[in-house]
Amino acid sequence: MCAKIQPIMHKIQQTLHQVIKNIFNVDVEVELARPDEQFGDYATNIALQLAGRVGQPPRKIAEQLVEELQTTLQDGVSDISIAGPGFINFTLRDFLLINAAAVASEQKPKTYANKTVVAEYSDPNPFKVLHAGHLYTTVVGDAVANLLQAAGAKVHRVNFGGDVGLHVGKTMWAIMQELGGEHPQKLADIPTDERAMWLTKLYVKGNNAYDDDADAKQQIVQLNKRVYDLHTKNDHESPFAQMYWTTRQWSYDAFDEFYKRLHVTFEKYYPESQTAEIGLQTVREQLAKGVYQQSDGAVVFDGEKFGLHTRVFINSEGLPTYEAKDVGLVMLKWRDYKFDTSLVITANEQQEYMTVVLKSIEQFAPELAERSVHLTHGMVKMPGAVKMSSRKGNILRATDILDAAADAAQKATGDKNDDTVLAAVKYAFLKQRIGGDIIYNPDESVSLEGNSGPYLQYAHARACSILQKVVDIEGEIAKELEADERTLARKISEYPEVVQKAVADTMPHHICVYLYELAQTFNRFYEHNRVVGSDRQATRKLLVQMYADVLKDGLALLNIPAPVRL
RNA sequence: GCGCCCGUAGCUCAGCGGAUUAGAGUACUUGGCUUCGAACCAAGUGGUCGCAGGUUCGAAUCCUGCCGGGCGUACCA
Repeated sequence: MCAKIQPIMHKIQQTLHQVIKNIFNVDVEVELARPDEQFGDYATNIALQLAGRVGQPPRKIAEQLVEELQTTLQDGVSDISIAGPGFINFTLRDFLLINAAAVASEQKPKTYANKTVVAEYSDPNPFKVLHAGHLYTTVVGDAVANLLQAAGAKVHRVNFGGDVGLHVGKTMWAIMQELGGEHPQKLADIPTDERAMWLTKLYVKGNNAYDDDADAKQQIVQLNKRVYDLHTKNDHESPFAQMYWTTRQWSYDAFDEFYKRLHVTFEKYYPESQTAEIGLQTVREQLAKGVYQQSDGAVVFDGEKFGLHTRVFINSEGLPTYEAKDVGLVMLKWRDYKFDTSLVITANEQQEYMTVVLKSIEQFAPELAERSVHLTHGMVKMPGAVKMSSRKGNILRATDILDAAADAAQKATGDKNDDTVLAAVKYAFLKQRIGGDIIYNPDESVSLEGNSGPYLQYAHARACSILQKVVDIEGEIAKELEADERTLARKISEYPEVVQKAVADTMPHHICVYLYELAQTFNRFYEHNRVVGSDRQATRKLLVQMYADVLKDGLALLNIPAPVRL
């Protein structure tokens, strides 16, 4: 797999493999690592691994291997050394390093070649507020989708959300309270820029009423049913329907604006109202076949048989829950795309929920369950690990985060630059490994300095500025690199391996970690080495060009803009 | 109770089987712009890698048990 990425890397692996086979008659896969620069460009601990199997001290094994390797690899490798307990270190010849760096931004893993992937992420619910969690999951999902696409997949980005369900019943109840009944014409009085907030407040009101007021709860349950009925009867005319469709559209308008601001786009939006029908139908069919069971008037899947927990798919009102709608969603995705992989990205609060849903699907459509992957990330917490709650009023809205970043950028740079804001916010979320909860401090996390998105943009703009100033491109590319030049070239050449790893792990943070190190390497180079007018101008210009290409390419994977000028 | 995830410098995080000093950023102290953009660079202060066992030539990294935190655990999404 690595053959196409790094010919020299592959050659070292192949040669080692063969030599080990010849000397010790052992068939092993040789892994190469990127060691500290002081040790070389590639390293392997294969001798240590072999020690037990071969019954010889690791250093002695390493010596035998190296003796065989010297001649075979001498064209591309200038030095092979043994260090410590038996590590074998390889130092590449400079021209090879330059060649590898020159193609770094074009070498992508082919992991997903010819694969169709449906990537579902973001998943906001109409009638509810877009909060920090949505921002996080959207940014992460977008980056993961970009990674798979870079690895050759045909990626279909889709979105899913609840335009029907209890939260809608709650909101509709509160809207009717607010408007004094079914008066859709009164909605026109709500100013455009206040609509999203208006709905959010009413959702909270409805939610509280549901919990505290038994009568209200009854009414909300009935309204929930009425909303489903609107869809089955395709009612757009009744006053209630008009209120629903109008306010639903308000939410979608707010989503569109949000995504536009983030520069993310979706190919398709699956509203739950669409997946409900097929989900309901599928669950009922499988109920007859025994996959699902009747229990207390509801239809459930008995996950306990599989060491999981039991969940309700159709409630005792006969309405599909989120579970049934998710079943429907999988069916619709399959109908629409015939995917090789259906990737769903959500917060880890849905981990076990999804496991149960997929286990139930496995009972009647095993090939779909098998192709489904659920990638989860942590929750967004506020400083002090405080959990956000719309009821407690300590919610961090997605727009608040973007606005806070815009203010910070304005203060720091003196002007308003949307690219800087996007870089600050996206990078702040993407730089952490996916998995654990992340603490988001709206004031400090939108840093423009240090390990931040704007740092990368600045490092890119600086490089571009140099490239514009180099007018004389005459001169030969040096065969030997100076130490600082070599360090930069070496770092650039690592890029394909980093992308490979990020794709394999579906973890965009590997890209962030690398890009920051790369930019840091460049900034150090920049500090001590002049490009314009230098007697090594041609070589250095090439290095700066390769560096800028890789940085830009990496930022593109994260969907962070890389402007030439800031 | 059970299941999943997580405990690494004051704070926010990389590192997830290897290299005699565990890395960044931030914060704090200090030095560097008549020279390609100082959103930068350099130096210093700061850590019993939650605790205890085990596996290994070697453990922050793998296994087990505790402790602490988050999430989930039938009619929400």
